Amino acid sequence: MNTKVTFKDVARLAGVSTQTVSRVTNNSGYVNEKTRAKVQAAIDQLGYVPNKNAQLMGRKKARVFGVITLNISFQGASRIVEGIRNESKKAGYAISLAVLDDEPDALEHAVRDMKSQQVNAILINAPIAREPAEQLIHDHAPMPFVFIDAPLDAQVNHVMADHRAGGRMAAELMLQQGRTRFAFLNGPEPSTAARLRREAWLDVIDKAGATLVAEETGDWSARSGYTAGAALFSRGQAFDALLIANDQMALGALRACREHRIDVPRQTAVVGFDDTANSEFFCPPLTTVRQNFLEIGHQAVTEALSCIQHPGQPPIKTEVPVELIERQSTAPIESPEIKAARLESLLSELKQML
Amino acid sequence: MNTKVTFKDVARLAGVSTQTVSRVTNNSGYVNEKTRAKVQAAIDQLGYVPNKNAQLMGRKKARVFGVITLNISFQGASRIVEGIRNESKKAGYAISLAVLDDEPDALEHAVRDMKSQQVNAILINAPIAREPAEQLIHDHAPMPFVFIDAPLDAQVNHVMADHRAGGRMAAELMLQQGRTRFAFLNGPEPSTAARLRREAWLDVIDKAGATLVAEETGDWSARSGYTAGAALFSRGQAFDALLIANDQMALGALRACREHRIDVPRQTAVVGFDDTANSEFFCPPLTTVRQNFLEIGHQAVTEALSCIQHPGQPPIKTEVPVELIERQSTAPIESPEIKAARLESLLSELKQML
DNA sequence: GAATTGTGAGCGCTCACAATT
DNA sequence: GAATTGTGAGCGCTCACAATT
Repeated sequence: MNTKVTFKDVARLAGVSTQTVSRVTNNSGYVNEKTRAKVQAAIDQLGYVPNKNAQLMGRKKARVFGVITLNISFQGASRIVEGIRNESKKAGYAISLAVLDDEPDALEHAVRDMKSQQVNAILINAPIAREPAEQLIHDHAPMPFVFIDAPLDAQVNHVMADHRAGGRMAAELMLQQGRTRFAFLNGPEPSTAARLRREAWLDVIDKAGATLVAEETGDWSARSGYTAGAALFSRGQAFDALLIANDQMALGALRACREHRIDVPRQTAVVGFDDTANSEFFCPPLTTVRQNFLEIGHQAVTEALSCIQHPGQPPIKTEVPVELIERQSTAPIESPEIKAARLESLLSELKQML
Repeated sequence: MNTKVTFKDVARLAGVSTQTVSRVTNNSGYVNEKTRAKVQAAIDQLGYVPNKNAQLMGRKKARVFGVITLNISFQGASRIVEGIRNESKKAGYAISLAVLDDEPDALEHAVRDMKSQQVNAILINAPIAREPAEQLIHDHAPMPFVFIDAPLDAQVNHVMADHRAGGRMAAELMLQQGRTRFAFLNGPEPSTAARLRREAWLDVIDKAGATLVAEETGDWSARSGYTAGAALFSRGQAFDALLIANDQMALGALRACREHRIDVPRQTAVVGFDDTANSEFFCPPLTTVRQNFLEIGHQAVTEALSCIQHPGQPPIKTEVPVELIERQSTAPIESPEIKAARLESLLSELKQML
């Protein structure tokens, strides 16, 4: 109830030593049931809450993970954090969250901040190149690091969705459905995930002898997808398959399709990546590659725990499987059924109007 | 570079007292330039980072705000946190973030956790009823609390968007455009924001003598908007205006419109609430009421600071203005121009197919 | 010896103050 | 007296250990 209640106040009121209070709040050691009740009553009466800073100082091991993430308003990021949170909790670890802003050295600042909180490991969900990632673990050794969007060849602990398999699935579906002329809408340069997806797309269509007609790059946002989509169409080079590096950009691109009177999937089929909670409500509902974000967070924690238990072990690399989710933004090219259905639909709309 | 470097190590290496190290790391007090350089060199060489827990223990005032929020994957929530973060930083406060899960007593746990971190104030962005809110501030007095979705009549510090004005704007736009038969898609019960929006809608259409044909309730998600939208249409009672409590549910409802062959805005106009980054890419682009989430976070911090400076002051209530954003999901009813444009569009599509 | 409780030191800092140039 | 540096106590806990029943 009052300001600044410490365990001394509780001990005094309960008539015991401070150590006994500590034993009660931590549920540890032998405490007589009567003593426990007395202490608990004092705690309740005073509204005592242990000072976590003091606890962490006194204790040997802190049991906190530092989580550094880019903008949590991107859908996947917050789910990954959720996965990390759940799994950390099970292992008895708390998490401390830092969100990167746009300032230079934001990552370095965040890492130092985490160290200052005496975290046991640092999990980073933000794009990073090989050299900075390796530099980071060198500079801050023996702090364990786990990365979620780092290059495959970096000598660091790493967990990510199987972007290559996902990219392949997307491109292969298009080929199976008779598409031959492709356009790409890529994710931003620094992201390894974006690069791997593009490489997989390219690999599949190259082997099949299909054509890459044009490509653009966005920043993951719907707006950038809209702009990039519009740019693709205004070149006037026809394509019948549009592969997009995430669903949010796909949302923007679908609007661009509408405005350019491109029928999806009849003229151009569209596949995204992620499967956000909203993707099945797009217009049309989006075919996409589902990432298991919770599982990615889960695996990141598993790697961190392993690093703590076995210091000095070689880097761990985990790939989390992905899944192709087929919806209405893709369809076999020009099938007579589709054509008939569309005609019927248009005619019924016309009838309503006249 | 090494594990567990403390300021003693730095002091020894630099040949100064620990107090001098403290003065350097905190940029405070008089320190000779040469001494500062020597200490800084030792810090760099050892890779020293001050232990934040120890700092907070030693210091008088902690300067941390506790932020408790529901699911950050909801778009607005993460922007509010961003606003709080920015503004706290300016005032020299750090923030500690807790995300509520679905467990019972999640809020009470989170509050205790914040207290254990010795925060100076607690900001809560989660729906709460009057009694629990007042109970909270009573139980934990004199800890300052600021609420972001609490009832207007609760005697608590409070900041929120002007939901009533926003609701009115949405309904009035519909009336101006000749709509007379309304349906509502409400937000979940515990949310004061949801309730205020509905009341404002109802107030406007009642005064205008328009009809509330039907209403449904969702949980803010696109899926619930889809389900609720489908339920509204399957009743078979026609309406020409659909007011929806947030944009994400509107996304789902728009899909329901498509599947039920309801043309938006011709047959039914749709207005959402929030204006997320994605809303202008919906199909059709969504008319909505823009909340200034950053400003809400900003004001919450302002209130918290005021509480700290003037303990015991009466509750502060802040309303943040909203703005109506008109896009293509609304239009004057049945204007001849729209009809002509649509006809033309349909005919051109038909021509392409034949 | 098991159950129960208490004692003293220490965690890594900052504070107020004293001491030196 | 201003600039600069150091000293001792204290923040609120937990640890290892001792002491008691």
